[in-house]
Amino acid sequence: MRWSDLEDEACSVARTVSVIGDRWTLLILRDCFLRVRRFEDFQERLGITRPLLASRLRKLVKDFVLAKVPYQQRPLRYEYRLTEKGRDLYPVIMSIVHWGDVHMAGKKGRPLLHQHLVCGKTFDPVMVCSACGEPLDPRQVHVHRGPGAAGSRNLPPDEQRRPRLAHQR
Amino acid sequence: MRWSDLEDEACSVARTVSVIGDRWTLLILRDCFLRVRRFEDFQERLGITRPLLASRLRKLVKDFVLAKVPYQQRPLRYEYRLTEKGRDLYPVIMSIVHWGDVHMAGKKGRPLLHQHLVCGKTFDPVMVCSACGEPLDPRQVHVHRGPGAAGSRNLPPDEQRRPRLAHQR
DNA sequence: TTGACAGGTTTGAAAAATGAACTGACTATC
DNA sequence: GATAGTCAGTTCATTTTTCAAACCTGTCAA
Repeated sequence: MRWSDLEDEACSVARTVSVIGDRWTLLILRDCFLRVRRFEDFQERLGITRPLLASRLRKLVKDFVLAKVPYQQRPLRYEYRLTEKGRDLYPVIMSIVHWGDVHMAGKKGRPLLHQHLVCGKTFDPVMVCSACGEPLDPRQVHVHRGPGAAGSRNLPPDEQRRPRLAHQR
Repeated sequence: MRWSDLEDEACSVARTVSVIGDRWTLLILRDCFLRVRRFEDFQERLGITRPLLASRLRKLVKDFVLAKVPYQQRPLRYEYRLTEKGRDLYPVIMSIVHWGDVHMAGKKGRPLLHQHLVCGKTFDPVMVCSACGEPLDPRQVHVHRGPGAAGSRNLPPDEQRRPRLAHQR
């Protein structure tokens, strides 16, 4: 399977991964949420090579995650800003940051702290159920096929179980 | 910058991306949360090449995201199970799934539906503030340097602003 | 007119992914 | 007891990506 084929998969992870499933893209998006907007700034902060940065930004613009908007004329210069679609990636980035804070932080602790301007406190992001508000545990979630399910390839295996290890019976 | 250098960066996104920032790894993890555990099943469901699957599983085991446990003797066979560290990636996967559901779903709607066994309802994942419980908006969050911050490279740019476009003054 | 700045593109070498076939330990069936 | 099948990988040659350094373009300031 080629990467570009992922867009056509009947799986939301595959389709999302076709947009952001790339190490540099995730780092670029992190910087976008830190209000970095210009080519040179991304390049210097990330240490990414210029051709790769150009290609990643081009793809993010094509996918409407970033918008390329002029910030001056003469010489015409552009900056890259998150669209609403791009801003909706905030939970993805925040959950990645949080996992890194918990499991990958060095001895000195986490590199950045987040302050919620609504309540004023330093916080961690928590993922909850939209229906009851309780934090989510993967063992308390069942998955069913939705209207967009195509074939059986991406269903959970207990809905398409074929006999396994028949010789063990 | 090499990918392996990312682990040493003073940025939680970079450190996390060094573990999961790969298209196949994210798809493997999606399947792990759907209770897929065996080499052949991953290979068939994902269409990943076998050498790549082997290398990704090896890395996830090395990073303690998955554990390789025997499920039978004679012939000795192993399966891959999420560790607690791996299960903590649930918000990452769920936020990716949700973004795909909202922004990348086809005309027929989302491929999978999630049911919360605690409340019984079909739900979406929502990311909230651990302090006040309100949903997070990136514009309502300020970032400060934490104890693990090293140098200024990964700080938000407003804390290290240098003069820009001096000739425009 | 010389140099600097912002935002890229070009080019050749190095690294990674792909696809197909193969290995090895074991079992089940003819 | 020969043959086929299962599962979890590895090997190897080919194609694709990525990397690093240098180069290009338009504009401005000294």
